Amino acid sequence: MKKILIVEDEKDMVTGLKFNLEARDYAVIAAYDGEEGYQKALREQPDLVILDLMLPKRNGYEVCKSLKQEIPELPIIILTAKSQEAEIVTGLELGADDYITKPFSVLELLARISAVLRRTQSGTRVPEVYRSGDLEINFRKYSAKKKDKSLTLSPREYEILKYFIERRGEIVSREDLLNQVWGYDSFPNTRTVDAHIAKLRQKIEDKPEEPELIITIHGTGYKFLE
Amino acid sequence: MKKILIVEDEKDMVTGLKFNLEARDYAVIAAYDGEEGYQKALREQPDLVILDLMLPKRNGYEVCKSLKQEIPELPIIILTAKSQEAEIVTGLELGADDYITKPFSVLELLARISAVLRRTQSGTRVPEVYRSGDLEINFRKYSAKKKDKSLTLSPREYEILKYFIERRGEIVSREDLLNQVWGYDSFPNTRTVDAHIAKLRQKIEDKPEEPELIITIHGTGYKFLE
DNA sequence: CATATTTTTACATTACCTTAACAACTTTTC
DNA sequence: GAAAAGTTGTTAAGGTAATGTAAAAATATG
Repeated sequence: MKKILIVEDEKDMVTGLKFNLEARDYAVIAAYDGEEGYQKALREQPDLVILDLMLPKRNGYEVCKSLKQEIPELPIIILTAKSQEAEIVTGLELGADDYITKPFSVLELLARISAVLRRTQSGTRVPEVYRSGDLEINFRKYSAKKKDKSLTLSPREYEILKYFIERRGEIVSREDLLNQVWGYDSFPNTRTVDAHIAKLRQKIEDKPEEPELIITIHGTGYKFLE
Repeated sequence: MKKILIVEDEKDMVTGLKFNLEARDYAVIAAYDGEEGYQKALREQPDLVILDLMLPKRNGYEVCKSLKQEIPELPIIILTAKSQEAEIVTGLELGADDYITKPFSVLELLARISAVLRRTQSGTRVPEVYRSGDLEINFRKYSAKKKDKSLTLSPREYEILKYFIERRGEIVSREDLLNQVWGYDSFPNTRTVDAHIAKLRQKIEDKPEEPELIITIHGTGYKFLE
């Protein structure tokens, strides 16, 4: 589970964000001024920091700059009021990964968070062309081959595969897939995932009835091997 | 490793961009006014230039124009303040490959950079005469043949084909086509593209109803094969 | 003004996604 | 170990959005 640190002095904002993020299965910790934020980022090792620019004690710029010096790979999303847009540039100059202006939609923030996490986290970036055994998938050209025969995959199938390959070897729940591939704003039921997995298996497995690439973890989800 | 030249007079901005780009494994050099930028672009042979429009000594337009004359294939991304959006068109007319308005997210800029680099790197030049199977297109004489029978293509059809052939094997979205073939300053709707594709297919495909040259990628765009 | 070309529109068609239904399989319970 | 409960595999049907297509409207060309 990913840990997110919110550095923000408006308590209501923290409460709201915390509620939403925890609902999406993030572990959330908060700090209410710049100094506390800086300390907590170092001590608690969050996976991502959401940082307001206007803060007591040490302002957001300073915190951002210091943090990037201490932990360059720690992703930071800057939160700022609309009127301060000019200041964003400065924030980005200091090494922030993305920004979002208040008022913002929770969905948008969630999208940015997962985009930033995907980029920076899981070291296994998906290569442009993924090859394994007799399977070859080109995510840029949207083309795929199995034993030199070309496959026709739908956009969603490419996205599912991409997500699996990002997390190869790890267990991926149906909810993960729905959230990350489908997005937080659409709510199909989890059986939809199964239906897609079935189709995918028929396309990429040697024997779909005994899958070797997409393995079922009963009661939990799926796992992509290789 | 790709070399990027930043031409920008705000030192903080340069520092921030440099920090972020170097973190992503680009080699970064900087110039702080138009004249210096122009000189460095010629001397240092970067793979891409990020160019602010507001510059001392020589403004961005001038630099862009001159550079495109000297090194037409050098990709340029224009950086501009939001209020100057009208000026973007001018920039694009002068040969810039893309633009981004301040304030921007680093992720967005990175995405543009790699998109532009990919476009220009893989720049498989379009030959004067393109032949494939029983299709032959002469882009200089504006003539075309299919199985030795001559075809009548309209100017726009030639341009679309040229663009497809430049990017054969790659996915081309309707927006790409509108931007690159029609230009950034005209705004027909995306269905116009479909209409042209339909006509093209009827002219160049053996069986227009089962196209083998211009393939549809559902939800994404088209792909030209061979 | 006549013609060719481009764009839009409207309707037909297709691909894809989702769901539902039932079969097969796992795990739990007794 | 058998039955029950829960999960997953699988397929087909229906809905929806994207695309194909032809013809009309608009625009450009000479």
